[in-house]
Amino acid sequence: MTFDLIIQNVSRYISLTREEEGFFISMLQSGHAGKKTFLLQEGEVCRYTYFVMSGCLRGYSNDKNGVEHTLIFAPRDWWISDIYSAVTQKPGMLNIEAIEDTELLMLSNENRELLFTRLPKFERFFRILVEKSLVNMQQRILDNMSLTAEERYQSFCTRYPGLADKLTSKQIASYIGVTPEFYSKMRARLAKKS
Amino acid sequence: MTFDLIIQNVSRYISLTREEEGFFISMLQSGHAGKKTFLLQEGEVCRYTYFVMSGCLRGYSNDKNGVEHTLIFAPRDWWISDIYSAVTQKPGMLNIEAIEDTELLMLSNENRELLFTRLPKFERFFRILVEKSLVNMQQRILDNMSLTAEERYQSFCTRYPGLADKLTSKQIASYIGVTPEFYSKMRARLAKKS
DNA sequence: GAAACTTCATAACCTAGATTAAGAAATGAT
DNA sequence: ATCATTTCTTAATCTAGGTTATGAAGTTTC
Repeated sequence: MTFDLIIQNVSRYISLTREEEGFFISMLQSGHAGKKTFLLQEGEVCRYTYFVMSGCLRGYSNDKNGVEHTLIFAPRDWWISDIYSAVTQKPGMLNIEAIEDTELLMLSNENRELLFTRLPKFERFFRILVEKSLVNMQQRILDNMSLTAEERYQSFCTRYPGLADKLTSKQIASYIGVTPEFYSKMRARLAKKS
Repeated sequence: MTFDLIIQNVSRYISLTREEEGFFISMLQSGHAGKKTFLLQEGEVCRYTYFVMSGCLRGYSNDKNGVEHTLIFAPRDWWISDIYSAVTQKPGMLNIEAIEDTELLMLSNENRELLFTRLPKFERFFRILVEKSLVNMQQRILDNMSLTAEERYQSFCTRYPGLADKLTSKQIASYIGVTPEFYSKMRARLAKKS
């Protein structure tokens, strides 16, 4: 088990001494999620922040009609959690599912707080991480309000290069915000064009 | 000029000694924005984080067809900035406009960094602030994908109680993501119902 | 390897909301 | 006060995307 990937990830925004790296790593647990298994389900309290070492996760929620809406994909080198639930410690609405066999590192809520106390620079790290995420979500709101389904698909392909191949049509449709039927129609149209 | 409001606001997530309060306050500038004036315009680099003492601001951006889309309203006791621009120091797409005469406190990017260095607990404060904001934006993405325009209007009324009265139809429409014409039709329908 | 399920594609029809247009009401400038 | 500009309403028409339905093609399960 090597921690290079996560150390590199963290080092993008803060710098760590050897000791600090060691302490940070001691706060992590490693985990595995087989394809189609869940790390978190609707109604549960989110106890971990997950970091993806390999594979890919998907965070989505079901609306009142049972339709899935994907909020985020987390391929290698991404962080994911149900922030609402993690922050409030209340049951959330998010499902986090493995799209393929996934290796992870897990930071429990308690260890996250410990980390903040011992190494306050991690407050900075997570602040910056959340800021980036917020910028993405704001852009997505604007995209949803101003782009066509076809343009949102392009936008998805740019944000997650190569991911489209690993996903089912339904999953992609649930991210760009259309029905699978319409997505299928759209693909046929796109194929004809080129 | 009293700083009670902002101190109370900050104290929701971190606690400050008298000295720390003093230092924090010394980092702030006060400002004013007359109705319909801009604190920030598309293409500019965002140099401040704003805190609203009274009045109300609106953050929106124009899409490629010149249509306005409102990302956020900031009434009394709210924070607002163009995070994308503030973080990257690149020109942003956000316009921040005063909906009515507005009194503000302004924290410059430089002073924000100073504050982080001198009082690292402010990293925590802004982390939590941004987390809350992220939770809201995620909910809004789900709302946009699963609710009807009418339901999004209800949702807006709940999130910003009493604000509807201060806004033009166009501004509300640009938040819930419909044209002013459709919003007008919708209101007529709602009025008939009750 | 057949039964059972889920996914995908295609097509006919439907609807929420967009577009266009045009008059009425409000707001602002002189 | 008056003219100009923007905002709001209503209505007719249009369209992106939804719904329903059906069959074909993969997957899972035993």
